[in-house]
Amino acid sequence: MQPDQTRSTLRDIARSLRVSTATVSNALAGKGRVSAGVAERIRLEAQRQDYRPTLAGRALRTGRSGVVGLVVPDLSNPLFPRMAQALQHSAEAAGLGMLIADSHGDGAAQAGAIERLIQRGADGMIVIPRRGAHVGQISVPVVIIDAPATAGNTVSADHHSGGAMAVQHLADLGHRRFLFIGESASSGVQAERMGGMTSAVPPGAQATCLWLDRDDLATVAAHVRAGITALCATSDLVALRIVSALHETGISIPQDVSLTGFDDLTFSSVLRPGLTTLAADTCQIADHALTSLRALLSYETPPRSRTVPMRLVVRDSTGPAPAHNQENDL
Amino acid sequence: MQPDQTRSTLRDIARSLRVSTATVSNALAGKGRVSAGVAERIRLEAQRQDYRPTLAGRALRTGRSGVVGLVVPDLSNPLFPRMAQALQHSAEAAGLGMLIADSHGDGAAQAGAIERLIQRGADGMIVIPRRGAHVGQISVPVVIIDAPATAGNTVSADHHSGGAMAVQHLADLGHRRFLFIGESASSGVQAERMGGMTSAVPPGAQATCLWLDRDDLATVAAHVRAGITALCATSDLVALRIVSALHETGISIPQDVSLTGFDDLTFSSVLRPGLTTLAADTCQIADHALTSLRALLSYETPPRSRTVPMRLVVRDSTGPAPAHNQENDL
DNA sequence: GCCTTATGCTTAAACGATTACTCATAGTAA
DNA sequence: TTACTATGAGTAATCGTTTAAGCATAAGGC
Repeated sequence: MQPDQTRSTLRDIARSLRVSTATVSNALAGKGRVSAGVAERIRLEAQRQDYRPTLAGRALRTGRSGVVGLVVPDLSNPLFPRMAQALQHSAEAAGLGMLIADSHGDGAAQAGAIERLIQRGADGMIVIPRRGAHVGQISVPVVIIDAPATAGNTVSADHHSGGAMAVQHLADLGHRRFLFIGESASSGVQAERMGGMTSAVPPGAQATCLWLDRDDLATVAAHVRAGITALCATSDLVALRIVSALHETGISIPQDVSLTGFDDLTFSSVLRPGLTTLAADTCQIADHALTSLRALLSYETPPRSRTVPMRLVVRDSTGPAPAHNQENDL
Repeated sequence: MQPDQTRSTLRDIARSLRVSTATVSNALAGKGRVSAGVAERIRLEAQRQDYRPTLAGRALRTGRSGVVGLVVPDLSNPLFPRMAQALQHSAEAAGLGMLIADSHGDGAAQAGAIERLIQRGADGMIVIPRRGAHVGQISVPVVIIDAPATAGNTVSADHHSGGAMAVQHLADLGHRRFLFIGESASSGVQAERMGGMTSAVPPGAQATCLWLDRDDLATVAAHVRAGITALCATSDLVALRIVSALHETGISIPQDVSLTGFDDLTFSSVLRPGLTTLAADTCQIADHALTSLRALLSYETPPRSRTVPMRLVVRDSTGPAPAHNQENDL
């Protein structure tokens, strides 16, 4: 393709066609005043030479790099990569590149990661903040993906109504005694999920909350023996721990107790019984994040903050409430 | 920090100190001939103005962006994010940024992703190739992370000896009848793992291979009933499927049968019993990948291809061979 | 026929950093 | 004293792109 080592530039095209580089630039950008004929010849020649603009030159002149930064708290958490993937896709569709950094460590690391990305020329930034870490003042447009309650949040899954959907699903199956299990209340996301669950408990039904950073996982089995028929975990990982723990007690899912998770992690469909869970529509979230960011980048009115509904994925870990408990309803 | 909106440039520093931009550039880069006194004053002024070089300008002049591209087959596969994270860390330590792209889809998508990253100015590239997809001719230095057998491979985990370690561990526990279970033989990585397992089967012991894309998962239980006491899966996800399948049959781990996985995915430690597995040292692999890439970028002699040993993580899914089978040894 | 406007293209100046040269001065050697 | 070298700067070109401004020529209005 390229007989000479160096890539073709605007000048190469201009020289071949005996026009000025300005005209070539205008023709390819569709701006300025260029006759249709010349424009067409320029496009052809550009294609023939396999011309691709040097982003550095453009960036220097325009002050925009066409690259956005993505800061994720921890790539090793199985939830974020999916988000990263969706965001990368959306960015690509918008013609933007994506520089990545993980804010491994504390809030200071997050600030450092943001700083580095800006210095590398990121035009804007997408941040999934660390638990409890604030995103400080940033000199470029920023979009935040987090729980809706977070200050500055731009888009997030509707964790609250997700929790409600889980409970509703179980209530529809006849369950009336719930146990909600979270990992840590300090996570805004988990707190919202738990709140959503609580809000959907039908009148007359009972519900208890458990946080694993305070309470013991072993008490779950005791609760089940005491009549609880529905377990809602704030994440699939927590659900998996419950599955494993219940295993040793002889309590079986979903015959004795139903279980729901959150996030639809990879293993959740592989597990037996398949885990009923709530999946975030990562594509939609990513799309909205990028739409917002692009609006900010072009000084349009920033779109309003938004929550994207979650989707209930019903598998085998939820089933009808055991008969001897259903009679409680009557 | 910045009273005026625009960031400080070499010219700003030069004007403040009444020197030329060349001197400022030289002083900050430690090149050229600048007296110690002036250099120090320049450094101070740069710090005072919070000067950070505009990468676009530098990139345009030097032809290097200081950014490397990372192409991963699928971010949603739980193994790659850890690799990506480690690579990002190593890149950062080397002062390099990381542009990411996933080659979601087929080999053509992979080529497209590489192409886009190059166009965005990546100086070099790290590629974790798709199954069976070749990395074609690339116009920038490239480092490949894959199975050692892959052409052009630069660094990889030692999948072969990892498989051998799994079998050795089980042999030490007295096991003599093995079943190796993989997902698809078309994966070079899985094939190597399986090969390593086979190579380590002790004399007099038996081993059978199973590929889930051909054989039925349900036959595993039958094998166990027929006297197999050790199961080796080529990945934790396969192992999880086995755990789930055995569950329903009443066969218990590790009392009746031992099981090993590969990759040490997040859930593997959460599972009960905790999964004995082989973990890749992602940090070491990442380090070597970046060292190689940097050598290539500076036209040094490219370091030789290398494999990094895997680490056996012993948890509860492996135990002594059941007594009634051990007597087979005698 | 003259003034105005539109069209199609060129000129040239940025953007910010790097770097090959140039050049004056001072120091040293003969 | 003369010649030569080392030192410490400055000058200016360059990377590739964009874009404001300029300048012909042609077209249209009166």
